[in-house]
Amino acid sequence: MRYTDTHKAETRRRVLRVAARALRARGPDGFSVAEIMAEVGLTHGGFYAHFPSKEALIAAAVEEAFEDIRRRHLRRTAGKTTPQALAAYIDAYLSPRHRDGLQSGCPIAALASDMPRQGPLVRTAYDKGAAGLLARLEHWMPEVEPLKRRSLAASVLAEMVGAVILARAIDDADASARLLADSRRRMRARTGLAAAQA
Amino acid sequence: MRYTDTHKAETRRRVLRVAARALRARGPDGFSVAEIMAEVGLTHGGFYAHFPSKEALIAAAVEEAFEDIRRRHLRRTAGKTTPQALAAYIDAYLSPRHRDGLQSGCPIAALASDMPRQGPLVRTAYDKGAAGLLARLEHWMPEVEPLKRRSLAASVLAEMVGAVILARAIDDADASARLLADSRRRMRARTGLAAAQA
DNA sequence: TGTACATCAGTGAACGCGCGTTCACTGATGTAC
DNA sequence: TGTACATCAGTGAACGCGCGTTCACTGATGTAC
Repeated sequence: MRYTDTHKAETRRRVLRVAARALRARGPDGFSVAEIMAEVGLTHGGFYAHFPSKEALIAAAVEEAFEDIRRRHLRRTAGKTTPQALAAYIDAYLSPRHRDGLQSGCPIAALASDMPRQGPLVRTAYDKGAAGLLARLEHWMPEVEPLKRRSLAASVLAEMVGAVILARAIDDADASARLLADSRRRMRARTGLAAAQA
Repeated sequence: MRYTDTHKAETRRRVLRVAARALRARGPDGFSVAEIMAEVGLTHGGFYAHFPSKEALIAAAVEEAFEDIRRRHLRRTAGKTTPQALAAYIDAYLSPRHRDGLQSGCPIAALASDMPRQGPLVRTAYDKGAAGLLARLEHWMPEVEPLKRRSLAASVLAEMVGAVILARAIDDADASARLLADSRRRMRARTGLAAAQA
């Protein structure tokens, strides 16, 4: 073979990474197969050696996006205690940086209103990713009673997702920043953390 | 003229109403001009006598959707007190009916993650609608201090939007129902209302 | 009162474009003998 | 050691389709004279 053993798998990964960013930034209908391949440095014809369809790419890109933010969070919280990790998560989630960085942000917030319009392949991937994220969040909650723990985690996620989505959707910069700051304060309080610094 | 004086304006309204439903149900890229016109009972060629472009239709349909839910809420709460109206709003927003009825539901929740991808025309319409809704919500809040009042209203909206969007996005029916019920209870508590019945 | 003309919402064919997908081909390298 | 063949990631032209948009036309009715 004129390529390394791992060459094809590496190409697939590069396609996936580019797609996971485009998907979050522009939505499922906002990018074309040809665009993704061009950004990877290939021509569109080669795409079907890696994925059976655009829908399959989207589903895989959803998984990749969830993996991406999981890695990102792990890197940011290595060696920290549970409350510290939770605080870091909340602060990062409700930061202007996250609001403005759609392409590398949480896929739940980026794709939420696209989901009712997607096929089963994509929905399943999203569901799995969301369930995983929720399970992690649950582990960080101060509640001890399991049912309440789960409910608190779901509620915290709902409010953070809503705040980021609204902050992204509205044009008024002041209102957007206030929404995030208020939400950050409230989330810290509800999860038993000290008030946010700054 | 072979048509009534108001005929053209009426046709425009019918197009708008159909579009406002399709937009919420399937998103800006999820419907075509021809589909809308066919549903109204006309051919696609006539569309441009009413709107200069599909984008203009989308922007107008966003306005129409906000008007739609405002009328709906007014109808539901005629003659009620402020706390009763607020309770009705919260209960309706976080109901399975609203979760499942995208096409006639709140455009904020239906279109939130589409907004970062839209042009200025559509974004402006969304912004205006959201600001109006927020102002109404603010009036119903128990807080007296204006700044806190505004912040509470924004936070309540964020959490409700997040809860509905998540409830729509996930496939697990139990988790979805629980999310809505928990959220309803919390929203009532945060806005100084008695616990929800049932 | 009757005839010619103007009006205008709506029709339907056509255009150009972008997109997802297919497919015959390329060309570099490994393998068989 | 050299030659013929197999492999396979990637190329690029082509196809079919749906969509937004344009435009010459229709046909019913009102208006001018």
